[in-house]
Amino acid sequence: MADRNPPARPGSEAPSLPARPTIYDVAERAGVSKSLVSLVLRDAPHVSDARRLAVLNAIEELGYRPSRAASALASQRTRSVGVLIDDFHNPWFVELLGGLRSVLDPAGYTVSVADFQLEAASGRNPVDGFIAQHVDALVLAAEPEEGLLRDVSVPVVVAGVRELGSGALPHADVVAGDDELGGELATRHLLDLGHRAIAHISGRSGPAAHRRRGYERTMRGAGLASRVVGADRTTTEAEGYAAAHELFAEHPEITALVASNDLMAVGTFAALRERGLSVPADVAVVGYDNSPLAAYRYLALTSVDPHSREIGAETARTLLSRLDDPGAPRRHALIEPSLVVRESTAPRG
Amino acid sequence: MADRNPPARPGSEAPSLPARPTIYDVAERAGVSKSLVSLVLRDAPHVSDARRLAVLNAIEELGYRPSRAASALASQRTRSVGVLIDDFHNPWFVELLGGLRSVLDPAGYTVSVADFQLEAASGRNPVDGFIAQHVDALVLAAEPEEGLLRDVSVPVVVAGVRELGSGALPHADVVAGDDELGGELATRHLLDLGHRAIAHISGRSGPAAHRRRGYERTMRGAGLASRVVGADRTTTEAEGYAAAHELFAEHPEITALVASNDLMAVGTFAALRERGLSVPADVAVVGYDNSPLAAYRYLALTSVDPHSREIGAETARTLLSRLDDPGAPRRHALIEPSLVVRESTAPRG
DNA sequence: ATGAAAGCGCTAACAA
DNA sequence: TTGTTAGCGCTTTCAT
Repeated sequence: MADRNPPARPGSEAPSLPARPTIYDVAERAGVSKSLVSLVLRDAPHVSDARRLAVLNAIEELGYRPSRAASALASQRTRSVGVLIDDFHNPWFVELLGGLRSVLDPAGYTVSVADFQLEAASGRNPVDGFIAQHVDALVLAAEPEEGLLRDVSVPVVVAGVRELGSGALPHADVVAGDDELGGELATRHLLDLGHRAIAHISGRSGPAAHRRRGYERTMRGAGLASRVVGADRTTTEAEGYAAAHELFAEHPEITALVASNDLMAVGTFAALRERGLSVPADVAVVGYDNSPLAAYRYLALTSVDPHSREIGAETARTLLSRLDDPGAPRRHALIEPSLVVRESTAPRG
Repeated sequence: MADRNPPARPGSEAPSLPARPTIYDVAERAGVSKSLVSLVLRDAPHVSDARRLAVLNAIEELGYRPSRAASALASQRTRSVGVLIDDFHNPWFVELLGGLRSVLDPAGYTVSVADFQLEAASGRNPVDGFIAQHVDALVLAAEPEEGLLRDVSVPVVVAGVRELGSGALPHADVVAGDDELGGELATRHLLDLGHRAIAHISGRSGPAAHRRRGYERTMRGAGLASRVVGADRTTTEAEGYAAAHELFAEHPEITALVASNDLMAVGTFAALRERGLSVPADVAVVGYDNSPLAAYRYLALTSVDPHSREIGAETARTLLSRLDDPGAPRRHALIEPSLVVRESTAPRG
């Protein structure tokens, strides 16, 4: 160790590495061994206060930042978790991420996120990057595609999506919103408002299927006929628009709509306006997600709040205990949603 | 090297490391040295086809993935760039990211993103994570806060924000939209439609200041008086709403509005509706960002498109040449915006 | 064209 | 409680 960091570095054309201090520098400055520094870093219990202080000071003075690469290499764990988001355009992930971090940060874990769409557009398997990065675990906030996680050997928690298509992920834990209950909440709210001719605009995603089920169950419970459209479409604004037009062309008697998400609900607004129907006077509309969209005054959309932040936090807790005990039985948690009433719903005229 | 990967690993309670193959395994299987494997990996020029093929096959058969941690440690570069987003809720970053990756991916760089708000909520300096990660460069898609990048020694490119408050980042390259031109585009469009009483709803961000300037310049050019409100507020939907109310309370003669972004524009929609004014019949409204919001049929907002994807691509190109030549003169690129006309603007009634 | 060998900065036994 | 030591998986001269 005599000639570490020699005055003039061999490859001194290195662009931007002004001799970043290492654990050796800290150790030297603090007058201790580098093991001790390592111990202080992850504050091990049996270090004398004097030494600890010396090390801490040295760290401070040198502006030392541990190298993740080195510690990952040495410890075979990165203390990082990869989060694969379905689509950055859908803002529900922001809340999810907040919840995730509220638990993972204090536990010393770093989270890195990737967008499934973006990743796929680059023509690569989105999880490849994460495994190259040696993440300790994966959170999948997206529909688990067949074979996506074939050779993934770290724990996986699926967040937000309850339906696991054809057992694609037999080993994954799942934390999701109780979408069926959410569908029920939305429908019951309209029922309570006196509506009877309530239709549902659905989509082909897993969550959409559960929401639909909640709607259907509730209608049946009230002795009413279900009317569902769009169960085979994507859950976009455009499809919501198209679905509403179809619905009202055939069934002008409808007075209320449950949409599978806020985006579709906004789509219905446009169709309704074009048909000369006003919200909520002629038609009441409920969305799902309680996204920022729903809160805009111009839309003021009554919406089911899945409590995404809580889903994130619970996902993180699940992850941590899975990491703690890889052999524990698979967990499947459901977070209870609630309804946020705004101005898009009113008693039946 | 005799006993690497012994049959039973010492700490064989390791959760999830089923002997991930290393470069040694590949070398052995291909019957070459690990140096050769390394050469093949970043396809060096002088490797015989036979060997190369053998190595490639071994890699394939073993399912080998290089360890980023190890290569980062050995090479002192991660081939990764950190992107600091202002706020994940603002979807403009998605396009930016797409553009960034379209040039960074082929160049072999990995991008990792963080959200400034989220990061700050955790009470840590958002760039700390990046520097611990050893990113080779930083993209700042946010207002550069004072002192944020104090001890950052890697190249920084500021994306999208043109105004650098009090020289906070004297060394950073900048790639931004030409917001002043955008403001002009919006205003000119309304002028062309015959509007004369055109007001502007602004905010206190850097981009907002430029957009405002474009508006003012254009009004002045037309011999008209400017009317600006909200230059000291945040650029949110709520502020757009409040600003529109104030504006029309005092100046009911206004027939057109230029908003500093789409969010504020949506805010004005609500205020206008409350005042019994309809869009575009009574008041024409132009937004900025051409966000997904603007495209919703129910809003159909005419908006200035900053071409965020192109901003991202140009940012990446700037980054790459900066990495290539750290000493090159600072670059400052402006991307030209365009106007997307929808239904929120119409000729003056 | 290919291989040997010396680290990169850190962790984790083990010794002391 | 603290120091010694042997790697982690890869890159990179330098030989050959």
